[in-house]
Amino acid sequence: MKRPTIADIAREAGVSKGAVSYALNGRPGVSPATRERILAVAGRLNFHADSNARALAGAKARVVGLTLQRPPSTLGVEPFFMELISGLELELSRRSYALLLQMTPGRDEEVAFYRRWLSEGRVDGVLVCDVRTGDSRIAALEELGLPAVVIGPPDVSGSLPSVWSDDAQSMVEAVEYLAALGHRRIARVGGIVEFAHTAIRTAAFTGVCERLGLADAVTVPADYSGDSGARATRRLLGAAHRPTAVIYDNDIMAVAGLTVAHELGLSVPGDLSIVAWDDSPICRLLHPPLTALTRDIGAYGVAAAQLLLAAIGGATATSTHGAPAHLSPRGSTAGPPAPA
Amino acid sequence: MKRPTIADIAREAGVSKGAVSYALNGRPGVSPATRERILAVAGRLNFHADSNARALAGAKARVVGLTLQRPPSTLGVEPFFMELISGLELELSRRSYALLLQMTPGRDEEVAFYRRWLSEGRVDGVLVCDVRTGDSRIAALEELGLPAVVIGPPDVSGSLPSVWSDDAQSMVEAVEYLAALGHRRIARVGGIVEFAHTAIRTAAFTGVCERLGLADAVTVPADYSGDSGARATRRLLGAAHRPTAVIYDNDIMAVAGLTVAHELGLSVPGDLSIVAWDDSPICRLLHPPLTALTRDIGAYGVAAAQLLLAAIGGATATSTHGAPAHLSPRGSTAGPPAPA
DNA sequence: CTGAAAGCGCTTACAG
DNA sequence: CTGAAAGCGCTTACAG
Repeated sequence: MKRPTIADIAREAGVSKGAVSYALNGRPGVSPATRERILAVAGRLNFHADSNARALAGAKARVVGLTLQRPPSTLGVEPFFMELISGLELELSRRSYALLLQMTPGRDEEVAFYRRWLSEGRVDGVLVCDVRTGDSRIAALEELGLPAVVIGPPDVSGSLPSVWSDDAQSMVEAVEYLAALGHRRIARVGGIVEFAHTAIRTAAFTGVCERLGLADAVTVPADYSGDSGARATRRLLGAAHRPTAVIYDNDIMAVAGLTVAHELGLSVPGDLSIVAWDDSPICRLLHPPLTALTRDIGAYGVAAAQLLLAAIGGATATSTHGAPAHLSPRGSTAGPPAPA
Repeated sequence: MKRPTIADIAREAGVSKGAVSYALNGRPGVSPATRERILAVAGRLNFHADSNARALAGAKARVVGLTLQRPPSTLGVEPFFMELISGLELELSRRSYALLLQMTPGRDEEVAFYRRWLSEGRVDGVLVCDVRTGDSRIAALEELGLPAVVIGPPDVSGSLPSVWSDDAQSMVEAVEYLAALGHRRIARVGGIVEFAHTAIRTAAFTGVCERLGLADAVTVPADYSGDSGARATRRLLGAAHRPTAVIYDNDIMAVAGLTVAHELGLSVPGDLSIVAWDDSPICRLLHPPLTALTRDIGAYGVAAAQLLLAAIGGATATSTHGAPAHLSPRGSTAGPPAPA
């Protein structure tokens, strides 16, 4: 059978097409009895309105877009994005929205997709990840007037609503924990320097170490890849006054750090304590299991989808704070080695 | 400025809307000079045709759909899907197609989305993953007449074209390699039993072990999660005649297996050799780095997208064989321990 | 509360 | 090679 249209339903229910549209969209203009009859027919025919016709006639497309930069192969390894997408879809599906996913080589191409999606009428709004300070995408979106939500710190999201949590607070928790264990030389292997949340973490790390009077609180920049994490770790552990604890900005680099420590004959946590930001199943599987900063990334996705749908609906959405990552102490952290 | 339409372009170029459409779509019916003038105007206005109007008027929607079952948290950890999606998008973007991503609780819901997408005119075709023997989605898609490509073994893809490689050959390579090192007791921790490719691997494993006269060639079923891999490994290593080598159906379970071996005081590869199917950055980061069966998953994505676009274009696409996974020997494999 | 009609922005036969 | 027109399947004022 051909795909049924509202005309078919109107005929079967003995009403006009307009009435069918009102009934289907839950609008006033049809009596309860008529509405019920129409919905019954639509249900029996398993009717779904053509989304192209709907969007063309002025309704929403019911699609939101997500662009992701294809980085040097770290994307597939970090669970972050898949967990985020899971959360997004949980909320989007509930509201009958679909997700358009687009990988791009860089930020300029992301903006080009925003423009194109808007011109093509493909999406009602977009989600923005991996925000940098002065990110060109924010201004472009503000100018385009395309509803958008930033998944990142509010201070770089301009007038766009954002979803993020207080990374500074989590960093303080991690450093204070290590200090309480007795560590005095704590280092950090950081994420991509340009990302706004990296700057926040770095500032918090430096600040708390100063407050606690910890010297040598150095941050070595890296790019989330295992190789970069390994390189940074070798550099730290090869120094004269090597740190007794290292905090990594993602789990992949922490895994690499653990391996480098083993290579160098250092025991973890006996000679070196390790903390990973962003917990993942891998952290729990290692030997020793990694102490990690755990957060519910799926919940970010749910919150971001809610904000975006609200913005699409015309509400002035306000930024949301998720629960900050909290420390999950495991076997990779202990007191520092006794002074030789 | 309002979004320009073909009417605007027609006016500026001094032609009819029909001519603009023909020019934009590279169809005959306009002279080269006119075409060039039209394209120049469209380019200057940064024009992109409204995809809803285009689809409604009978052209393609230029969207393909991918449904992924949300499994017990393994999705985020396995790089497989992100790499697959990267490959898909590489080809789709090249052809101006977008990807609609939908996570679902189960296969029945996947079929419901296929039906709905078709009714709504949202997608021109879909991609199918994680195929089981007698998978209900295949028959449903054949009946719906929605163009589709299976990413899985051809023998379970019905009349749909498929993209997969010869897992049996790769399994033989791995077992023969271990046998050549001297191993006589090789076990396997398998993936989800219902998946078609799991059955193929199991049959190949059993077959080659029989051919080589290896006894105790048992496959312990698991579900790709680290926990299940750890449990299966404990069971294998706790047995009277424990294996000297284990092949894991994914990298997460192999990592868990490595940790269990360490827990039990077994050295890898001294006491136990480990092989992981599906290489990932994590495999290279561990200590020892894991010997793995490596394949180019992104290439599967490219091939699948090509097949699907061909099918959407009306061609009778034929299944494609990707390069089989090949063994990357690393530190986790060596000869078996000398008999006590 | 309901019906008839215009219009969204395209594509595509159909005449010239 | 070009123009005028119908039609895709909806939504939404606008009359009754």
